Amino acid sequence: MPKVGMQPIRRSQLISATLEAVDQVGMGEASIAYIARLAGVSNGIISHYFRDKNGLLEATMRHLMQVLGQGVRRRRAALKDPSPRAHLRAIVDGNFDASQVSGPAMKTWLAFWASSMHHPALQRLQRINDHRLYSNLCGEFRRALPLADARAAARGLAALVDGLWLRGALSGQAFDTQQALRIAYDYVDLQLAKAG
Amino acid sequence: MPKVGMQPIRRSQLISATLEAVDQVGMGEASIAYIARLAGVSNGIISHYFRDKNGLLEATMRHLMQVLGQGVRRRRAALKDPSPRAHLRAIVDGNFDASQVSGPAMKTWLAFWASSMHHPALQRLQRINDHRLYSNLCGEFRRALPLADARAAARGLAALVDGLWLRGALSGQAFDTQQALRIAYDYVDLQLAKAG
Amino acid sequence: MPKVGMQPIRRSQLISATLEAVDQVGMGEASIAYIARLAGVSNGIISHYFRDKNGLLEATMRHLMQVLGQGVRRRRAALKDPSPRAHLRAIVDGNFDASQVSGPAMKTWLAFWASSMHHPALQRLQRINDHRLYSNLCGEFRRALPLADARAAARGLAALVDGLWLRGALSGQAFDTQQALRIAYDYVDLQLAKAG
Amino acid sequence: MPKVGMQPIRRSQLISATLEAVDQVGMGEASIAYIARLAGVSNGIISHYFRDKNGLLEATMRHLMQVLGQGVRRRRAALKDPSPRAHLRAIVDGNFDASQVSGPAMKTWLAFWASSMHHPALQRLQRINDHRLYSNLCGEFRRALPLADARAAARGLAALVDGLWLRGALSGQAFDTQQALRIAYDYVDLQLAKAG
DNA sequence: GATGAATGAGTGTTCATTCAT
DNA sequence: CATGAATGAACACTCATTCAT
Repeated sequence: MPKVGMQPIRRSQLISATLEAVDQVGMGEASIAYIARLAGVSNGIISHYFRDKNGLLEATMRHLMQVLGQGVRRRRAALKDPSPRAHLRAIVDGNFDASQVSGPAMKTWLAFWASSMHHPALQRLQRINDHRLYSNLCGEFRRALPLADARAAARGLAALVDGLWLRGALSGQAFDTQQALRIAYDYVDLQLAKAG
Repeated sequence: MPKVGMQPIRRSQLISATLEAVDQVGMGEASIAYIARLAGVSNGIISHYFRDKNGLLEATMRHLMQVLGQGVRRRRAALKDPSPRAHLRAIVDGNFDASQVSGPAMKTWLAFWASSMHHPALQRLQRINDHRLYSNLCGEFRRALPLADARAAARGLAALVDGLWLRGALSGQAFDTQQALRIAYDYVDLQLAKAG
Repeated sequence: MPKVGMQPIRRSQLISATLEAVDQVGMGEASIAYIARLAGVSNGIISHYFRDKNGLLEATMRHLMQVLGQGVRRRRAALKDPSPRAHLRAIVDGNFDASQVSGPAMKTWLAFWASSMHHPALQRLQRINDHRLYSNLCGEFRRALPLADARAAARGLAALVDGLWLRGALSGQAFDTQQALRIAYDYVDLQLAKAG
Repeated sequence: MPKVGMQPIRRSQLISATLEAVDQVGMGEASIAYIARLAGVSNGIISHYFRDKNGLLEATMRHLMQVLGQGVRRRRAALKDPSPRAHLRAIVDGNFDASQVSGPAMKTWLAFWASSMHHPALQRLQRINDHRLYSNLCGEFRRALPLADARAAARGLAALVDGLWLRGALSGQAFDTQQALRIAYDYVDLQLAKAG
């Protein structure tokens, strides 16, 4: 049943199917046929909307990044306390948002990271994402610490967040958000304590 | 010309070729034909030594884990200072050993992690590895801290080490080992300082 | 915005795009999408005007034949010298008209010839064309030679013209019209000389 | 039933199947699956022996050229009369050999010619072939005529031979070899008569 | 009159695996 | 021990065609 103006609908429909597919069988086995079947459309439609499979994967990764970015921004905008500590906690919170620590999200991010090692287009996206976390953190630490300390703290906290996330993803158990937050908040406080 | 005792030689030859292949083209494109060509042997021989492709991948991951484990053990055995701090630093050092932060090693680990989400055999290996790092760290922190603190510190340090490693791997630049060590040592000291 | 009387315009627009497409990428790769893009119209419109792809190809071949036929007729009508020799030269000239020895024309004719071996509709057209050249030549030779000689001369000259054209097309260089004309004119004179 | 040393057997088997397929359905429809089915082998084997479809087509065209070249050489070697006229007739004969004027051969040559317009590898082969006919003819004409005349005669005869062959191929009827030979021999004699 | 969304069969190609030699 | 011939399913992608709008 062809219609006009289907583009945004189909695109998000296919991106959702891609996330689902990567969650279910992994990126290597998430074939176009599999994704199309999940989306309930024909194989050919994917080329119609995303040129080729890489186009679809790229769009999917971009979508994940947007969701993450929005989660962080929303939390920071809602802050009443403008202190660096509050902002840093909000950034950390955003990275451990329920949307990011679900099984599917973790599997998909991990798959994209591995893929990005050999796909320049994904690599570019992934570095933008990495850099965004670092510079967000660095900006806040800078308000409390000298530049060198701020940079080291930002690098450390970014690594800690990613590492907690990664180990959670690989653990095979439900992500223990409270535990992760406690460890990350502790790091924030230890670093900020260097200020005075 | 059949020879006797070829098994260990062939096996390590094929594991090396697998690492090389994953480094060059990624796990998705590292076909048996590609690996066999790198190793200079015929396609068929892989089933002979490793049942099938998964067998080869599993053996390769096991090999990586052994190298990592040996690096850590060697460093700890060579310590003159038996303090928890020295041991923790040795463990950290082992994880940032040159063999672990090279391009090929990082690409391969990352690929295995992503794969492990959908391959139980790899997942089992990977969890053993994760747990080993945590329990090594926890054992040392325990000598200086109460149990709860030791556990949190071990979880944090394990995550920090993995996170530093991960962000280094994804950065696309040569791994800055000095920087990573500085951040991790700092974390060790901050945690041990809680001992009073 | 629908218009009336678009049919002839659209048809010739699509035929031109087909010639261009066959010239650029060959008949095998000249997909409907490619042709439609060249013509600046939607895919679907082709079925509207030409039933299907074969209909478009057939119409395109018919168009080429018309151009060729007109070129020959025009030259013969313009003759002041009504001799067989003059007419034969005019027919030859028409077959080496600039419109026929251009890269696109040669590629397209060749493609149609090859296709005609397996498409009855094209085959029919192509035989009409072949026969027209032969009977034009035969009619003129007949004015100077006995029937058997006229037929042989017409067959020879038709073959020579097609052969010169074919070898020119395949040579990969610009068509050397002067050389082709010299060789064909020479054949005309050698045959007419048999008249005594 | 895998065997060793199958390469030459399989290669010629697949080339034969390709000729048969092009004859039956044309080059455009001669898919790998179709060819493989004709040969009674699996699809995959074609990549095994010819890298890809183009490799198979190229090998097939090379085969056709070899058969043609051998036919001509054989006839010339068997000549008792060493005159240019005899050699020229032998070359002509070779080009109208039964192997060249059969339906399959004509369809295949025509398909290759059309394809060569857009496939450099085939184009190269085709030009070698064209040039070989011309230079064979030119070499013989040169023994009886001044250079300029010899060149023109060779160009004319090559075109005439190709043209007779082409029109025969497109006629849809069995090739009339006697008629073609008569016309070509006539041309040979008319050109040689210019010698004085 | 014209669009472009949608299909589904078909393409060339790759691949892990098997097995006779 | 080791080869490489062979398979057949799976892959991403293309395409002519249909049809609601």
